[in-house]
Amino acid sequence: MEKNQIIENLNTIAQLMELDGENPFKVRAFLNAARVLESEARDLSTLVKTGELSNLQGIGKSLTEAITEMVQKNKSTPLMELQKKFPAGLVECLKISGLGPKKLKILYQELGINNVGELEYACKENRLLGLKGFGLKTQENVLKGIAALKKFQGRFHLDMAWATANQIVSYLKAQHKGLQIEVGGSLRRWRETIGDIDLLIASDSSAEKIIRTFQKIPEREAVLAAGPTKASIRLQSGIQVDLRVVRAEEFPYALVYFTGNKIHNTALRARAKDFGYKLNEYGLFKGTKLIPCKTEADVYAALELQYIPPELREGFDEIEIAAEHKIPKLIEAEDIQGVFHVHSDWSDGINTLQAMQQEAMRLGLRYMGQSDHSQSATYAGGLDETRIKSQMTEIEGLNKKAKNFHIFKGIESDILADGSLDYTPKILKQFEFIIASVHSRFKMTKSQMTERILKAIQNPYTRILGHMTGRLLLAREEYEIDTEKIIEAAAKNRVAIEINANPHRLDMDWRFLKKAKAAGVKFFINPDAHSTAGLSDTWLGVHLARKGWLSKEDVINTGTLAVVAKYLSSKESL
DNA sequence: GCCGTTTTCGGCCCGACTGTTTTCAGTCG
Repeated sequence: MEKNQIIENLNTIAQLMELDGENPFKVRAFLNAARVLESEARDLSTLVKTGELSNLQGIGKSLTEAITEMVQKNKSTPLMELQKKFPAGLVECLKISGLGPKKLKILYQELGINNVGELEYACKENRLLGLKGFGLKTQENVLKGIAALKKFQGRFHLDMAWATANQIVSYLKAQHKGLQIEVGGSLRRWRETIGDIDLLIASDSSAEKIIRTFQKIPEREAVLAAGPTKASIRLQSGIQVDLRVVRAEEFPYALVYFTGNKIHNTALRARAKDFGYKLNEYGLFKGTKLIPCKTEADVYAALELQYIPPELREGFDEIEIAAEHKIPKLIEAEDIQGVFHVHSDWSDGINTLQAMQQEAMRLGLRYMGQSDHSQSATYAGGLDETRIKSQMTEIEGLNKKAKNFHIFKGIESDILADGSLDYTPKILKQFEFIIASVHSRFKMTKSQMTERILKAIQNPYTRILGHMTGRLLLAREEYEIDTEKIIEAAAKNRVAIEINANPHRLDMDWRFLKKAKAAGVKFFINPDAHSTAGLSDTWLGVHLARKGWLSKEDVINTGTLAVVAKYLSSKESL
């Protein structure tokens, strides 16, 4: 069984256990194990064989057994046992907002509800009303939840979520002068997709007023909840926005509380407890005495921790490393000096080369690596030999005219099914850099796809591996690859790995960056721009790089023009 | 189910809001 399937099974087991009324801590153990596997780059079957699986934090005897069975026997006894107890469609019902395992179990047992469709029908027949703990409101909310589930798959791209959040922040600030407001949650952690937007506001006296304003935002579709300090709305776009108001002195603690993921926060509270403190959104307390903190950094410092940037608060090992004060200085937006992976109207971009150049200069960049599609990408207007020559001539002309800006001549070459690049060596040689990417034949087996990419990495002309997993967020699954082998090969062959900053890709996955860095891999943060506007996606990529613990030194396009030129030419002699 | 310098049992984070309740359970974050 492949890793993705195993992770999915662990999550399903956890959900079914909840329905079954299992010990919540046992449920958490399964969810935690799924998360651990998600961020483990090493090959699972190897981990099973060597017995290293049980060394992973959070994976003990039972989970080792369960995972081993899935790896070796391609089945899961605990999952099958649970599936006997509940119909398959019931798990889907747990996605309905406002409906949890307890209520759902009652619906299953009392009304024989098997799936979302039957539940919707039962609501419309008013059959929920007679049940203990259910009333008219609950029934209406379930119906609304079903409608929302159908309409919106419930996740949103990072760029859209930030644009929406900024819009709401501006609106609230316009209505309430001098408002202290911050975005929290997964958005502040720059997760690649977002479920909802969390906003945190400091106010000592106008909480209710602010919440009233919030409920009246023009884009709202529905007010889901509203109390004196907390409210939720859903916008017409389908995205949910949660607002929380705290007193000014509580703000730093609340910001910590509403930024870290569950695991990070749990660990932080546990650490507070070790120090004899209690930590919640209102403060850090010793008994009833507040430990005064003005900033988030003060809160971490009070727990003898180095400040942990929001991007890192995912509940991996950041707290242990912060305790040793060994969190590196992360890359920042202004470190970027130029961008690679840029398309123009020579292939499937919408703007001219010159327009792309002008926009890059306007953004304060010093260089740009032009890489239109290669000839196999006929759907994208890939370049044949003649057009390559013409484009190079145009680039040389632009370079002559522009002061302090340089365009590198490159190509995004398709990695063909057999792993070869898309041109003869004679042509490949003419480029200053080559990004090798997979754009077709996604459904190969894991070993075939891995071999294909390994061969491309070993090609002496490849300098950058483009969008490594091929995923399109919320649209297309990644293809199966052996991440560890590819990382090793990239390090060995001095091929940089791209952090594709296009909000639909954000690929390679940030979870593996730290591992790749440790293996000696270097990176490019590339916009994969198909328009002048797309160039600005680069800065999304910077946050993803930060999530992967990368520093300026790890990213090639933080270097000066001279440094990058040298980097690109240094492999020519191979 | 996991974990352990309070170690093999007994913890495992904590509070707001809703809707159903007559004092609280369920859900969510």
